[in-house]
Amino acid sequence: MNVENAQIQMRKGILEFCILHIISRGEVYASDMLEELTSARIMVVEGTLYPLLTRLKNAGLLDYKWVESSSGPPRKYYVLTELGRSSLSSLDVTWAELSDSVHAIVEKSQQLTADNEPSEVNTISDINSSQK
Amino acid sequence: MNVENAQIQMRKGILEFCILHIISRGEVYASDMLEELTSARIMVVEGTLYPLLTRLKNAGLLDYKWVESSSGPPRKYYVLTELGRSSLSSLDVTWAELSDSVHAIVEKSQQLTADNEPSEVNTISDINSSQK
DNA sequence: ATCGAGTACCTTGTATCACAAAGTACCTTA
DNA sequence: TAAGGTACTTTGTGATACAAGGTACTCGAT
Repeated sequence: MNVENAQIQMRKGILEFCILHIISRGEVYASDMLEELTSARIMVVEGTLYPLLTRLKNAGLLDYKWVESSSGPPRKYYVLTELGRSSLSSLDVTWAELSDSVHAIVEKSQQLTADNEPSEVNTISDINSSQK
Repeated sequence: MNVENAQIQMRKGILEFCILHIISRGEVYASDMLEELTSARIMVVEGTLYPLLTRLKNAGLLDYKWVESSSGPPRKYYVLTELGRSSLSSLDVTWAELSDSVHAIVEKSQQLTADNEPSEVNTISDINSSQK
């Protein structure tokens, strides 16, 4: 496991939230979402997005309609269902809480490393300390 | 896929980041981490934490030593390696960027729903609109 | 008309991972 | 020495991100 892998992991699960938000603004199709997510540096590829949209559709959070394009094959334009809107509201709360929690954990670490020498912080009480 | 499932997904990948931060503050063992994460409302269970610690150890980000406990079996106290510290620094940046990106997406949606009637936002240009 | 390029959506196979549940092992107390 | 608590481990399952390849539609050039 390297840093890159961890970065990929970190993005997981937030994708769904972001996609719901983008769709909440109005009808969009997959390439619109890819463009917005990419420009927001939240990378996602076709092989991830399409199955995710299908899952959200099957879960009743999304609906779509086919729209003929003037330059290419027809597109699936997605919209949120009522269930999708209420789910997104819940996820807004979840994201706010999660973001706060992580922020608190990061802050706490940075305070400690700024205030103290490692020797004090790293002390543990019961050292009978048998090396592995 | 329900909201609860999505909330679980959202936490994934951030766990590793939080665990590295907690360990960065000094030597801790698994129960310490469980307690801190739980009190920060970032739920995680043994079956998730222990394999994750093993993965991070195998990746060279962590090291541990056995410490005898005065009341129970010995404990594995973890510390970050140098590689772990530099990885955590990278992840700090990743988290800051990701957090900002998501914030921007959420903000944009909230501005739109506050400023406009849905009719304007939801308009699409090329409607030959054949229903699915 | 046919070919190539561009666009859009879909599918398959692989590797990873969170989790539940059950297991192992150590220590203390009665 | 049995029971209960603590700590770490393992196994099996289901979900999922992704790479890679595939299908199908349109338009413009030859």
